[in-house]
Amino acid sequence: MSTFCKFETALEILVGKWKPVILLRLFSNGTMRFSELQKAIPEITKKMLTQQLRELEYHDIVHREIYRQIPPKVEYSITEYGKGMEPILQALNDWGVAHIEHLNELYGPNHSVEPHTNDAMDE
Amino acid sequence: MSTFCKFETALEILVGKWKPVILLRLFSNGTMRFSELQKAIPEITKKMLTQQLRELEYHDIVHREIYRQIPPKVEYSITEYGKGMEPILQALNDWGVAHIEHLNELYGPNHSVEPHTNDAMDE
DNA sequence: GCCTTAGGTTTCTTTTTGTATACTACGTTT
DNA sequence: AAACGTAGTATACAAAAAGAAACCTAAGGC
Repeated sequence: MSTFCKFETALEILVGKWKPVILLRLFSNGTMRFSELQKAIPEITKKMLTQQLRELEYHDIVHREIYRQIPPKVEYSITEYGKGMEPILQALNDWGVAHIEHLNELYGPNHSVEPHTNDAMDE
Repeated sequence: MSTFCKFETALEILVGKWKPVILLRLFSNGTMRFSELQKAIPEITKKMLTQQLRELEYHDIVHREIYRQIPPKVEYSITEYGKGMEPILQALNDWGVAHIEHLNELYGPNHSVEPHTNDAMDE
């Protein structure tokens, strides 16, 4: 009854506009401070960065190390457990790359990734 | 430069509150008509079901077969290309199941999947 | 000549997400 | 004594996604 039924749980960890790019940075850079993440992802707001990091921390994907200093210093890194996600992230990535290719074949090289919604169709 | 950078594309296809459950139904039931999907997922509205199916169709994951009858009949099924997603869906699912297990170990069996937001804390 | 059916579409409201800006704490530098 | 720097929180607001409900179509049955 419940085989093949809980990938929604997995997705919850990946969704949100920012989690993929945060994970990407942490996976490739190792340990990063809050401000380094901000610099690496300039479009993100503090609120969003904090919020997403807290969720990833709750899920034991990232570790938050606080240094009690003034000015404060907090470092984020992927946990050992979190590293176990890498293969699946890689698989998703590979599939994504291949899928863009597939969409190119279907719709030509200058398509949008999103289907058109019924607004904004040449008016 | 662009290795490990496009799993966002893959995620776009899976995200949305309903796509996982729609895909699940189609993968396990094979061909289904619109109304069968509605019955199988009673909480979904027609609008959402239509919208999500259109997006999956655009991405060549589901096929839409229209029978020109009155009353109308429309059948949905996973495309050959779409079937290529099964391993990755299975992998996500397996990870999700294991992750729930992991959360149980961390927080005990009666936790919520979501971290608490700062509202509604026992007040 | 009205009702039913299937597969939608349209319009409106609510909820969820995201953005922008300000403020805090506290030791160090100017 | 005022300004700076870090890692946030708080508040207000805008935008996007989701939901609810009504409407549409066209053929066949009553």
